[in-house]
Amino acid sequence: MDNYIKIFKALSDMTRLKIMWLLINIDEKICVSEIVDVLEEYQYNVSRHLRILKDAQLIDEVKEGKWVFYYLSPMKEEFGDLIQKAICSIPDTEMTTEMMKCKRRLTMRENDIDTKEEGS
Amino acid sequence: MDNYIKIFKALSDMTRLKIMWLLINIDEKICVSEIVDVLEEYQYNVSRHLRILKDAQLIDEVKEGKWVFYYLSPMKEEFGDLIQKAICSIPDTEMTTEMMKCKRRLTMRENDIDTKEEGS
DNA sequence: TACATATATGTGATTTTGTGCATATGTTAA
DNA sequence: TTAACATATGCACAAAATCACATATATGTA
Repeated sequence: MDNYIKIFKALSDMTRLKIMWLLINIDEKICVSEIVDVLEEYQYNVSRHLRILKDAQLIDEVKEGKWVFYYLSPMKEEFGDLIQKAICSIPDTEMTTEMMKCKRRLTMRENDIDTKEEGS
Repeated sequence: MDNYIKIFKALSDMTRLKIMWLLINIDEKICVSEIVDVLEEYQYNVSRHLRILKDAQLIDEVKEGKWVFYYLSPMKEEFGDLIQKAICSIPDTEMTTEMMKCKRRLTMRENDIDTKEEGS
């Protein structure tokens, strides 16, 4: 029962739920600094929230150079699968700003040196 | 977004998750004192937990004489529906004791005067 | 009426959680 | 090596959650 509690607890915070929503909806791995930019939250807080999601086995991480990318854990049990579907059913209207920022940030990956002076 | 957070928060407590699991699995309304007996938790705590679940719109109540029965709220949105399914997918093995006690307690409803001296 | 049963709530103590700040660790580039 | 960037974490504090105790409210019954 503790595992299920841990999952619900992990999802009962705005920042963490937003991270999960993004991961589910963009279907792509994303690194800490990108989440920081999208959610406009301090880096150290994002880091901590990511750890909580990982401890609940909702996400995994992979290190690439100086970046750490986070992605959805493949769900083995039906429970996690249904929880993911539930998060996915949260309408975009709740996340328009974040989704916009996220898309813009992800396209900046390839040519991030060229567009650095673009500003906000 | 706050509603979703509220739901996850409501479910991130052992007693409350157990109450929800029971309500989903017995498919029947149940009153406070019955939950107290099944979960072996103080009445005042059960009362409070039920209020939190109700504030999250997961359950509703109906008064019948001196009893207050609680039952699953009919889910209007897909989100709530998937959350219910997720809770339903939590295996019985996590709840064997509670389920046994619950079944016994519910059969005692009809003939509860006759069997009162049966004890535990 | 008085009493027993069922449920809810105010209050204070304890625990847990989220956050800000500073700083540590690790990686890349000059 | 030094500097810059990316991420993680120790510590202190404030806010929130949980719980135990006492008590209040409401209903039914003798």
